[in-house]
Amino acid sequence: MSNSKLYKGSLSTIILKLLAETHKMYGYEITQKVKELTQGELNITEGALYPALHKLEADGFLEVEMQRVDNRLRKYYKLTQAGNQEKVSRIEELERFIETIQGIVNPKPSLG
Amino acid sequence: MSNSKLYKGSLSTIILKLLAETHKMYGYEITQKVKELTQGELNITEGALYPALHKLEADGFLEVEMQRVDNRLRKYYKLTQAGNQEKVSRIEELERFIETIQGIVNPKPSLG
DNA sequence: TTTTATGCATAAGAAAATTATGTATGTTTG
DNA sequence: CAAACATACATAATTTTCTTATGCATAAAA
Repeated sequence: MSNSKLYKGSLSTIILKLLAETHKMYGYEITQKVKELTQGELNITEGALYPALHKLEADGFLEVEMQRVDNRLRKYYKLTQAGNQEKVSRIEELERFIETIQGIVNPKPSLG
Repeated sequence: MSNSKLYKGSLSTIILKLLAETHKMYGYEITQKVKELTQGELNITEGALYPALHKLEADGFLEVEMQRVDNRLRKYYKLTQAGNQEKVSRIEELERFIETIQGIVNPKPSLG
């Protein structure tokens, strides 16, 4: 990734989310999409991306379809049914995390 | 910590933030404060907390003051001037991270 | 008297990145 | 035309940052 250490742990959630929207993506496409969505803030490195994809596949959350385009090989990934479930709970977890963090960084003053 | 892997990287930012508010805290107090602020969502483990405090101190962001209370030793930490600067930039980074993540999870549809 | 709470600390191991490297094809640019 | 850059995959070594386990010590509660 880039910049900060904060991204640790959120990569596979991001992958699941993107695949839920776009149905079918290949690795390189994911890196470009993330770069675009974050205006260059988040750059997924290959060393992070590919192992993450392989793990999600091994866990049964993604399935693969090879395709040759312009004499270049692409590995398209899409969500399995289990992957879609996982996406839901990961997104919930991520949103709960953000609320939790904001409860620390931006605490509501108690009424007492 | 607890639950998710998402907390990775945010611990020292949390420590700096709490010390900026409370001026002076000891380790155990920090764990309790975080538990309270997050309604039990985030439980900092000692194995994460103490090394993090030591690193912040080694980096010159915290200074220590020992105190014996009820025959128990406490190590009070407070921000140095550098620590206060660091806190500002870490909080900014954390908020930028949250915005970035939300740009992925909750993308604004393009006008095109 | 055993457990729980307070209070510190460190070592072993796991998880998830970064950095570096490798392979291969295609396009752009000097 | 050669070098650099982009596309597309992959893995190994290393680093960072946790969790889990353990250790020491005092005090209160069960």
